[in-house]
Amino acid sequence: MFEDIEKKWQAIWESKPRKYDPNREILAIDTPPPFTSGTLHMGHILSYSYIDFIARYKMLRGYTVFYPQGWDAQGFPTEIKIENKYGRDLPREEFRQRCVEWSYEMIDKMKSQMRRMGYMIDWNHEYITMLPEYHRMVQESVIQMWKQGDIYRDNHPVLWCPHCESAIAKAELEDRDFDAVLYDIDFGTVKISTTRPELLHACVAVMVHPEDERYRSSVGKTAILPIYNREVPIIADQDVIPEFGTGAVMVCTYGDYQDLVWQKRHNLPVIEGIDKHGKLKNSNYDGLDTQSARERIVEDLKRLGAIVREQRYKKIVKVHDRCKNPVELIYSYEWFASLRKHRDKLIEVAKSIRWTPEFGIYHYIDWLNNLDWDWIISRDRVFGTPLPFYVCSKCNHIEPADSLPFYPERAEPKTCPKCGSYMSPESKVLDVWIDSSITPLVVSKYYQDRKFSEATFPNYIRIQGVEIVRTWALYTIYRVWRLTGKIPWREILLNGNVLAPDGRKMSKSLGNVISPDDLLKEYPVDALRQWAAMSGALAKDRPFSYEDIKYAKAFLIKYWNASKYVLSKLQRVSGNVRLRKVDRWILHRLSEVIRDVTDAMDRYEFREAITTLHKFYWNEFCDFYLEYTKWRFQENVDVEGAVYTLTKVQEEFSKMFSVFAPHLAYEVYWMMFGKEIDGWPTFSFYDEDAKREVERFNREVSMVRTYKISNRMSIKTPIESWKTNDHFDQELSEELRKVMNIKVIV
RNA sequence: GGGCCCGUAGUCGAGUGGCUAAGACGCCACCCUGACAUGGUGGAGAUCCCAGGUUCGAAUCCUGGCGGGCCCACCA
Repeated sequence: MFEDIEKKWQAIWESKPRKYDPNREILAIDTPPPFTSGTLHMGHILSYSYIDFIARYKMLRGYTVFYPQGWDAQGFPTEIKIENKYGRDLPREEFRQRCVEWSYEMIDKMKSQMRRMGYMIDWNHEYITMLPEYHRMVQESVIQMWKQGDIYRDNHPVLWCPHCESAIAKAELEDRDFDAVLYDIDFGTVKISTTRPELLHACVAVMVHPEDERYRSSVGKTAILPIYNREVPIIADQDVIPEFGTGAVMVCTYGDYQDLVWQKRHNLPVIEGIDKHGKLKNSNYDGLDTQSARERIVEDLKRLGAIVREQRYKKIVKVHDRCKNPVELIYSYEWFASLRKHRDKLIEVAKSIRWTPEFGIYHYIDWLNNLDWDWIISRDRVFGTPLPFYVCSKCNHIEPADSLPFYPERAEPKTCPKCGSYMSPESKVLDVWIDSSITPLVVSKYYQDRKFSEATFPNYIRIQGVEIVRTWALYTIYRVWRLTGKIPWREILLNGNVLAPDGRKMSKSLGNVISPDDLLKEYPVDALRQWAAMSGALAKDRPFSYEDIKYAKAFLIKYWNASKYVLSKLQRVSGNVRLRKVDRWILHRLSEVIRDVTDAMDRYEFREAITTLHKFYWNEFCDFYLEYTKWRFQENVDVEGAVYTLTKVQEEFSKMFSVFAPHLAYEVYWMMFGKEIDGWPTFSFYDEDAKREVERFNREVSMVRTYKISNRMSIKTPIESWKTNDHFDQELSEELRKVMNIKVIV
């Protein structure tokens, strides 16, 4: 039953033409383009359901909503898939083509999942980051930022995998335990501890803790490197741990991240110690890899008597997640976007956006305040947007590409206007966050359609995970603000992650992954969507709950059955409508629910909204009101009032419920009124007296029910008399007798 | 070490100054009642993490402690 209804309405929604009048306000939603992995996980379902709730709510409120969907196709995982399938030796263009084909397959799979969820996405406005048109927009934006001085090329330490010969990102690091040896080496005035003696030639200073009594007198003096006999300064720094080793440490460029911090902080010189192949340079051991060099230098140091102590030491080493080889920090030419110089302004800009929940902005501010260096935007990869620049091989002069999209393989050679040398097209590609950080401009057709972008930009809202505030949200705000001088969206809404039912992260190795496809075998789409709403708290991780989705399914069945009851009474409306007190009560409650749900939706409190709807419909409308109408139909008393009230509740409830459970709500509405849901409720009817009286009345009904249960009677079993301590007027006394099958009230 | 979030029945959780601290799952009892047994009705079950403080009044606000989670940094 559910499946037929789902298919029917999905087809109707998709075939509906969407019209956007650029002369009116259009609410544009900046939806996350998922990475094209081929499957949506529960986190996607949560996030995209939130988006759909907002879109449907705003549509029903009468707004024009622009709700497109994009795909973040480019990136490392796809390259690995293709490498595994075709090897590493394909020509660049062919390799990229294979990646494109593979991504299209994945998009098809994910798209059908999204359609199955009933999302009201406008598929006529899809964007994919790997397409030439998208490349063109990205490259245009990058050239503009370069012209503004926001993008520069610089020699800078980067994380480098000597095995793969590529710069890599922090996110690609993995920790691995290594058995190392900690050597204490005599530097004349001080003894230092190190696990990497082979970097001795790249040593530029020795660090000690400022409060370390042992070295207080040495600070400001120099130490002498054995073998090389070079002097380096001894400097005091808070970051040194006096308890570790000798309490003195050599700074090399670069042994690890801490070296980089110290080198920057104390303005130390740089001696490049390792080349791109992982071999030593500028040393007495040039050409050896780090392992062999270490063995050789330890021998040499021992011969000199410079090693005063060695001890076994378990060390955590950062390795490349793909090849498991240790990474190095090396100097390399890379491209950067200058985030840091705009730090204060970026915080100010972010404050003019409405963050839900509010604390989300602290993730942003905190990160921005702790940035050590600018955003490295270049990568040595293939499946990415090429950097649209030429670099002079002699004087490093930069020229932007003349025509976009720009692909280095097909680029015409250039001559440097400065020195006349050959200019080679840059072969690096851009970080994928460069692609995805202009989505508000892409959505608004900023580079294609001025009129449309004026109506849609800044976008109404961005919805995204809290864990990528530091990347996607920050980069988007930064780029869009630098490109247009405006905020990308007026609001940003953050969602959390879905954990496994046991409260841990879902992971394949733990075997606790729950997939939407599996759930949909057992639960209707509208149940899964309600789960998303019930999952509640924004920007907070929450375990997946079978209880919630079971309840959601049970609720759908309840709604369906109650609707059948209402439907069976629908034809009988005629004559004047006289409302009894119970009618006035439920209409009053309906009005309160409309008010409360509207308010909750405006605050994006979906859990509050769906819970209010559930409780009202099941615990008030079904459990009490529906029962109150049965005798009236049997005895033909005030039937018109009952029909009017049942219909009104059903109508307004279905409109609100359609945000969360659109398939069934549209079906029920269609069966009752022969048309589609076309607006948010505006109904309002308040009767405080009826509310107070009937709530007393409900309590009395519960007491009669309790009495019958405790006497092993069925609810419908008649009883002779009932003694009440409360007082009810004639109408409610009659109601009590009829509803509970009592002969006399005393 | 820095930042953020959180601690309420067996479990999950609503509630951010004031009625008897929601609701769901689970548990117990009864009821096939005519929309629904994928149901109905009722019941048991809470030192609201601990200690102070503010207040006429604290689960709620403040301080400290204990415990958990997430992100970031991290020992050469």
